[in-house]
Amino acid sequence: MGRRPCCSKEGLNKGAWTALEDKLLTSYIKAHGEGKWRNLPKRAGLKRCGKSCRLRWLNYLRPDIKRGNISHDEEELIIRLHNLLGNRWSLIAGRLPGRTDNEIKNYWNTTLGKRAKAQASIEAPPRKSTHDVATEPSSSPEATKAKVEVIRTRASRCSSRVMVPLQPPAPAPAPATQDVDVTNLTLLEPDTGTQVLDSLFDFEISELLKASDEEFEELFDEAMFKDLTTTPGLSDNAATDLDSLAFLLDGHDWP
DNA sequence: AACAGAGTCAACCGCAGAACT
DNA sequence: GAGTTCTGCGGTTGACTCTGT
Repeated sequence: MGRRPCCSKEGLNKGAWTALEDKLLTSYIKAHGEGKWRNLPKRAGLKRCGKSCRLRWLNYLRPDIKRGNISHDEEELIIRLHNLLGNRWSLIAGRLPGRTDNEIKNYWNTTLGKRAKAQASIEAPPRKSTHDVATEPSSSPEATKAKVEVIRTRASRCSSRVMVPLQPPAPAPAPATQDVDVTNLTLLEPDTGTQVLDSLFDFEISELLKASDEEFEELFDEAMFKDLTTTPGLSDNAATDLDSLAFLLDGHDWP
């Protein structure tokens, strides 16, 4: 079916935003609210793509944006959430008030990612966990590369739908990487997936930070359990077998 | 002072799901 | 149901700044 570009690129400004453009965008959004990004530039008198306006607003102009260095607590939380969620920056950002997904992504790529890599090269691999895949250090560079590739995801929304196995996985010696039989999956209705992941956000940041790694994972599981068991329409076994959800946190088998 | 290389981060790009017609 | 548009996502780029020589 083909796609048209989000807007005509001719005659549009690109690159860094000027103070005047910022002012125009801010005052327009204050007067008319967010949304309708496609038409916004024309109405606001901006020679910008709607997408560009949206990004500028969300990442820079929003009044609730927190400027300045990432604190130690925030850093800690980013690391932990990244361990659990992988490169799902918008979800991670959702737990850090005033921080944007772009900011967190940049911070990870420039600071934390390198640090994790450096640490991985000097440390022996820690205990195995189904949640460690994203940042698990590895002894060989090849293995490290393979792991890193695993967590790379294409841009797709994971908040609208979540796939849950109808049958619990074989109780057997569960390998860290188990194949998911696509024929054995059920789709949760929209919102359910959002609720599952967002349930973690019921906890206070301080509570999450105080927790040990194990406790943190337990809180995460608890949140998922609470959500699954209170969400109508879910099969019992999906709700009671939390291990069956582990693959959601592993880049390997993300459907 | 001048240059090179590394680091940072705002902005862009393409993709894909949701919403609309 | 099919086609189209809107919106939001993660990956990547490139301009700018910082630091070391």
